[in-house]
Amino acid sequence: MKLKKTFYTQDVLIVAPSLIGKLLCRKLPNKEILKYRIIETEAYKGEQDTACHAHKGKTLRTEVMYHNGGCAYIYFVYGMHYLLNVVTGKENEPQAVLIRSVEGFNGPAKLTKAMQIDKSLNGADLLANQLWIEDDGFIAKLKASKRIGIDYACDIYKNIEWRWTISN
DNA sequence: TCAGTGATTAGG
DNA sequence: CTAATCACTGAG
Repeated sequence: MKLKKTFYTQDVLIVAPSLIGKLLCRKLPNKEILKYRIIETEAYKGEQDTACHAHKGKTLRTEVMYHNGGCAYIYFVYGMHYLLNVVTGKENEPQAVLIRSVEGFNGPAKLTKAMQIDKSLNGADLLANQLWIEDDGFIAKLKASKRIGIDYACDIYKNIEWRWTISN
């Protein structure tokens, strides 16, 4: 069953681990539907989190993170890769879950490429029919660890264990 | 280890 | 306008 609005408006530290084992679903422009199980996520929480894009305040790029939970935050990095995030929490609480990998594709940029996710889906409603997440009852065993690729953050946020992987 | 690649951002 | 930076990947 498709995840509802009330799921996404919870705090990112609840949503990020809960997304492990869920199905990321995408309807392609040619109507084909793809579903992949999420196996790795990371939480980015608020302006105080120095690893979070929103830590310098609201800009054109981070504006979507300030929305009410339940939409997609997609951005372009390193001149070639799109990354997919799920916006969580309430309005004006900049939070998002980075979907780092799904079953079959290890790496956040590989899954966006495989699922044809790009900037046109930035801000997309996850309750609509282009991009959404389903719960099929799968129970995942979780493992927490440090987030990847955020050396620029301060020690506290660099070392905090806000990355979750599956350990079934 | 390191280059590729271009949007985004702060600063003049 | 300029220049630095970057939540990555793949090749060596």
